[in-house]
Amino acid sequence: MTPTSEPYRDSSGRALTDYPRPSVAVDTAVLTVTGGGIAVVLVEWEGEAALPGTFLHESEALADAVLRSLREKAGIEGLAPRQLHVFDRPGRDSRGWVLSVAHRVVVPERMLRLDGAHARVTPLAEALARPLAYDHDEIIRRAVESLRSDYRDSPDPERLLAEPFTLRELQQVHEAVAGARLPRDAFRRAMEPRLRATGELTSGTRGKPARLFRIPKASQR
Amino acid sequence: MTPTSEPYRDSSGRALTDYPRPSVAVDTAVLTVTGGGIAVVLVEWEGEAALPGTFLHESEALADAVLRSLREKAGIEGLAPRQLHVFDRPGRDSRGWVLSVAHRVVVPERMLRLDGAHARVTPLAEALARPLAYDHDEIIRRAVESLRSDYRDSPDPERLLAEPFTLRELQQVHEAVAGARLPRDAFRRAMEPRLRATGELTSGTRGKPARLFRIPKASQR
DNA sequence: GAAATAGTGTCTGTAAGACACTATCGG
DNA sequence: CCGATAGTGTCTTACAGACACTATTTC
Repeated sequence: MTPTSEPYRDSSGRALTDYPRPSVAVDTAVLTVTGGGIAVVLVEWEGEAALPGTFLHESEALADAVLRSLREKAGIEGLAPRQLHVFDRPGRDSRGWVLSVAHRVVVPERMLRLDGAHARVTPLAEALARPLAYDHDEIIRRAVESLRSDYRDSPDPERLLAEPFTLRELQQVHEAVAGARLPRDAFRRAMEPRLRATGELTSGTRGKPARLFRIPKASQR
Repeated sequence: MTPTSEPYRDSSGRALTDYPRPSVAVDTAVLTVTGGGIAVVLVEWEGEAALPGTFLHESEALADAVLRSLREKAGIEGLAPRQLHVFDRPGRDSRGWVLSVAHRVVVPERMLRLDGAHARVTPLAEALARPLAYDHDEIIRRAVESLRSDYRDSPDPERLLAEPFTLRELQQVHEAVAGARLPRDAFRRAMEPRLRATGELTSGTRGKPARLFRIPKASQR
């Protein structure tokens, strides 16, 4: 417990660690699109459904704690967590003074490798219908709202779709995220200028072959 | 140091306080409109310009810490802090492991009672041009972006203007927030349906007397 | 040929900006 | 009357939704 360098002292001669500090947790809504709708990863925690989370380790960045908890609980790698909100209501955690920093992560279904039986991909409506630990339903609602906002005016910003894809496939992903049907022609007109055609066509499908597209870097955001 | 009730123990028999925890600070961008533009309150802190902030006290809510710091440093009361972001980069604070939760507060200029000489209302451009402590320029940018977004489609949501007001006065506030001129007729058409006319007119002013308006509760958001 | 899907053209209603005009005050 | 500000009407343009039509494949 010997400090490596002389620690900071305030005007009362006390270090920061002499004052009370909260425990800081991260809780993450892992969202994906499956079966025509949004789904969220739930884990079992003390008999209740909950979002995967963990306590922040020493000098660890919040995003790193999120990635660590997902690696341990769901075998997920290489994502970009987005901060949503800090939940700080005193008494929200019976274990003590705990702040929770809510995060959102979006992952294509094909990248999900849920190892344990205690992590399940749950459709959005079902997840919100059941009792969840802490403020986790509120976290899910914020995560979904943020995802829908991102998909409102940009083609597949979270890369849920494998490239190359047809406009129909893109529209189906956007409809799953929005939770609503979108007008086909307006969708095409809005999205096509922001895509790059590969020049190739689908084949073996029913109906007229469709052009294949990729998302150019310039359209990323 | 006697616990009032039996404390929580995890599976290793350790309490939450046996693990390392960060210090948590709040830093607040106090925004107002003055002289036709946005301004922000800066304080002097260790010879540098900075946003007012403080460390979170035990079992205190973040919003309460914000209000406490503003009461102490700027004599401001009765506001609604909005959370913006958690800054967590390890090493950002030389004093140790410190997370900072950035907040935004909006206050009418007439409500600002800056007591000490160490708190100053600084125009936005000037504030961003000078070197600021920590991530405080980033906090100001996020605060301004969030304020502009709020004013985009709602009449004076932060009540910067004293009621009743004329449409011209409302437009001037919105132009100050946006940092740009707005078309007069389009502005009136967009805002008037969301206001309630008092039936009274201005008098003693140059030109045709203007109708006075209030913001109905239904239009609050 | 029928069904299905891709792709395009056209019409219409809405909303915003541009512009101009009328209305009513102080000086 | 003149200048200034308030308030309104109209025209144009852009865009989104609705709708319909053509094109090209599989079965």
